[in-house]
Amino acid sequence: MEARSGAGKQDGGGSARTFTEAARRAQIVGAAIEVIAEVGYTKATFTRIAKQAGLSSTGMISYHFAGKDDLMREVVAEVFRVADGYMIPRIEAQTTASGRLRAFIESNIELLGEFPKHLPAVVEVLGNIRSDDSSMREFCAAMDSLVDTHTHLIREAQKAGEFGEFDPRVMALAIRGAIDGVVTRAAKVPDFDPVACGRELADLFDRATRKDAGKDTGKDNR
Amino acid sequence: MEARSGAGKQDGGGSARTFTEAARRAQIVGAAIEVIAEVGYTKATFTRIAKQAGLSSTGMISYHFAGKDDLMREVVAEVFRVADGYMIPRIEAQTTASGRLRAFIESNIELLGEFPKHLPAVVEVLGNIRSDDSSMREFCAAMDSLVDTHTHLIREAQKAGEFGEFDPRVMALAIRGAIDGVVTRAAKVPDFDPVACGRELADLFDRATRKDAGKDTGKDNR
Amino acid sequence: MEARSGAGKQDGGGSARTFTEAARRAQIVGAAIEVIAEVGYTKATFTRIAKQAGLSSTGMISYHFAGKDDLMREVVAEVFRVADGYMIPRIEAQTTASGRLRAFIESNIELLGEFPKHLPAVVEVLGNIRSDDSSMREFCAAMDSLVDTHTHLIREAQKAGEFGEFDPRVMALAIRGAIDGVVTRAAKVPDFDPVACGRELADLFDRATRKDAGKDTGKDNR
Amino acid sequence: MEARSGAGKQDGGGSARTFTEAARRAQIVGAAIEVIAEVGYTKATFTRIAKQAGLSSTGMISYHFAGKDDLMREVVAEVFRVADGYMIPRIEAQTTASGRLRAFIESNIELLGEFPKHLPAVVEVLGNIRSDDSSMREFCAAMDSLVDTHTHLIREAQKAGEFGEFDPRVMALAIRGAIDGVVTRAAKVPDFDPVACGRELADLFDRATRKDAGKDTGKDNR
DNA sequence: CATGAATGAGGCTTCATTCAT
DNA sequence: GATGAATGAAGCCTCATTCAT
Repeated sequence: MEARSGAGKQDGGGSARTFTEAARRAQIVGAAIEVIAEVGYTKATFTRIAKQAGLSSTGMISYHFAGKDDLMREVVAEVFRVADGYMIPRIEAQTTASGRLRAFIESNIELLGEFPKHLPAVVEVLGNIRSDDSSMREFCAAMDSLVDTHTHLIREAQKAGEFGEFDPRVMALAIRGAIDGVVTRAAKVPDFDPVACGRELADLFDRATRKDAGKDTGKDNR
Repeated sequence: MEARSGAGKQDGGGSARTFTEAARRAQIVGAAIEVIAEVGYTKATFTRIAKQAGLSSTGMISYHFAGKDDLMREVVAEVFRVADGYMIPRIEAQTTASGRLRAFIESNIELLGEFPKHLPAVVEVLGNIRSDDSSMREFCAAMDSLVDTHTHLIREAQKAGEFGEFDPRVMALAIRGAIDGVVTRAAKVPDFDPVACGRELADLFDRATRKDAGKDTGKDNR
Repeated sequence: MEARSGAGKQDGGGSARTFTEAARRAQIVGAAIEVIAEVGYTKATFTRIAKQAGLSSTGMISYHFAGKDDLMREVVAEVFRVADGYMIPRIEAQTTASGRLRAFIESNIELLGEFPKHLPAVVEVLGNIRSDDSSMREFCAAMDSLVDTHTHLIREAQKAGEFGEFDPRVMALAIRGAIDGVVTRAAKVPDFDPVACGRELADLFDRATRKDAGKDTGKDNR
Repeated sequence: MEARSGAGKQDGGGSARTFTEAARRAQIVGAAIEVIAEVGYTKATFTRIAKQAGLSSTGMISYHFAGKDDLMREVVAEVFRVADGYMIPRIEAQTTASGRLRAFIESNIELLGEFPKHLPAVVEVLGNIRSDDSSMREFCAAMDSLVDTHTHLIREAQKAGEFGEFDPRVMALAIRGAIDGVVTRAAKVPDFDPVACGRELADLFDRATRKDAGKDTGKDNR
């Protein structure tokens, strides 16, 4: 889960990025995250984002970003950057597969406490992008490879005897989907507790992946 | 999971819905489902939907539906209608809570075999609708109440001793999210097997909800 | 010099063109010709063209044409169509190369009498297009092949002994350029007489291409 | 064909033009010539010109020129300055009207060898300017007067018995147009030979203006 | 009922120009 | 003098919607 740096500002020469420019870009990306999380991808127009950022016109956004795709790329990259910074240390501190899985889920959900708009925004963006959108292909590939990575890690844990027997791909998809579901739906209730919710979700998948979960897996109720 | 009938055609007189009219509406809704599943909510314009339906103009759609929101409502309602018809008998055939949960998950995923576009379309629509979209208010409320219903059923099963101890709300969200994740991502792989995948997912949540899942829930890695 | 039919209206199905639609397109193309001839290619915006055509918005133009390139293609095609209709019969009525050359030049200039805006418009368009504009490549190629055709005809006339010795390519370019020059500059003077001007220009190139034009071609003044 | 000095930098005080300022202006004008010749008038934006000039921002251009018109005026003036320096000595070295005409045409085309971008650029600019562009009024008048001057010289040569009988205005326009045509089209072929081409074109107009060009001017095909 | 042309709002983008630093 | 960020006016285009036929 590395951060992928975006392109931006049709860079035909070797113009380095100024400090001020970087600040403006960050400001716009931040405004975009807010707006996307609040009104959804479809209605997150440059007009709305500009207003949120306190800019006078949409031209400003086009001035700093090569296009809407570019801005969206930066939005995703920024969220990944933040998420990486928060999650990776917590994950790497674990030595067991189940520990890492729990750290992954919990730290991901906990992010909603510090950055309530980041994950909802990225779920919106990634849910509204098609892999045939040319400029977004890289991101879709990155997302897919992330699921692939999880699938691989799960499979390793199974071989090592840490996890039980189940389809690692479905498990990876379920984890991803469950997190997204919580991010999208639960985050907007008033008394949402990220820590408790993360622990619950981690518990859930801990039970679902555990090795000694009994031998009669659902044979009785079909 | 009942079907909610849509509004459609500003009914100012006493005009009942004719057969032709109903057929046209069904045709348009079907085309909309196809298009939404294929190109996504954002790009599912009236033009594209009309083309898919073999209609010569978008005026036809506006004539039969009060607006885009109305059409989308009908899309969701239609998918629910189909899903209800397929899922409810299978769920009600079960007598245990875990049996019903399994039937719910499996029959839901199996729908992808018979109606590959229906669920992806509804996920797209529901992911792109806000509760503050005026006419969508009561619709989103219905969606939320669905999760509430599941939450309630889970809680009952816990009281009855069928399920273990966990937050029923998080579980409901996780189930919903995991299914959506599988629907969205797995539906586009070529060799997708709905039955096998549904069983895997049902197994997963069976383990996650089971009562005797061991008592040492991940205490070692926190 | 055949007319090339344009594309227009993103035609993904088999939708034939309606009579009304064809009329609107013709109206818009006519307005575009007027505007381009009057204010030049650069300032011939959709807004101006719509106003000239009596349309309420620029959206109307985009509705009937796939884009600005498409409209420009139609403009050129329309002018070619008119020019072909007028010029080809007059050219083909001639049996000698010099007769055809004269008929070509005269009929071309005479067009300014009946359609004063057509040729200036097309000169504007073709002068503001680059061959790397993708969608205009075909037209540039057509223009180039037109000069090539002239070059070829001149060469044949030379072989047949009808024309004197000179570089046919330069001659073709000079004819093209001279006509364009007259079209652009002379057409806007009030007392412009197309017939007389055409005859003068034809005389000029008749002298320039004639076989027995003396043997000491400019050797004395270099 | 005299150079007309441009306006530039709203001069409200008594500030003379410094050396640095002049150098900057020349640098920008040179870059503009390159860009215009390469991408055409329409796409020759300040951004592109600034990049070509190695400038970091377009503000630099606006600072040194009163506006785009002003820059374009300077571009034309600069090309005229160069052209005058090259052509005038060669023209004045001739004593006959036909010699001067030949020298004019040949030296003009030969300029393409030394300054391949200058003439194409000026043709682009002059083709995209209207006399009603406010600040361009007197500039276009100067251009017209140039053709008038040629017309006048031709008429004098006719009175002196050096040239045959023909409409001097049409001849002047044809020469101008033919040169522009060669400049525009021939300049982009790889193996273009300016000297040979100029001689050919001069030969052409030598034959067209000569006195004893035979008396039966195309009487057979009218 | 159906058609398809017309509308008008709104979206993204580009551009010349201005201004604080 | 120079820089580069900001501005605001157009420009082209798409879309849902309306309306005469």
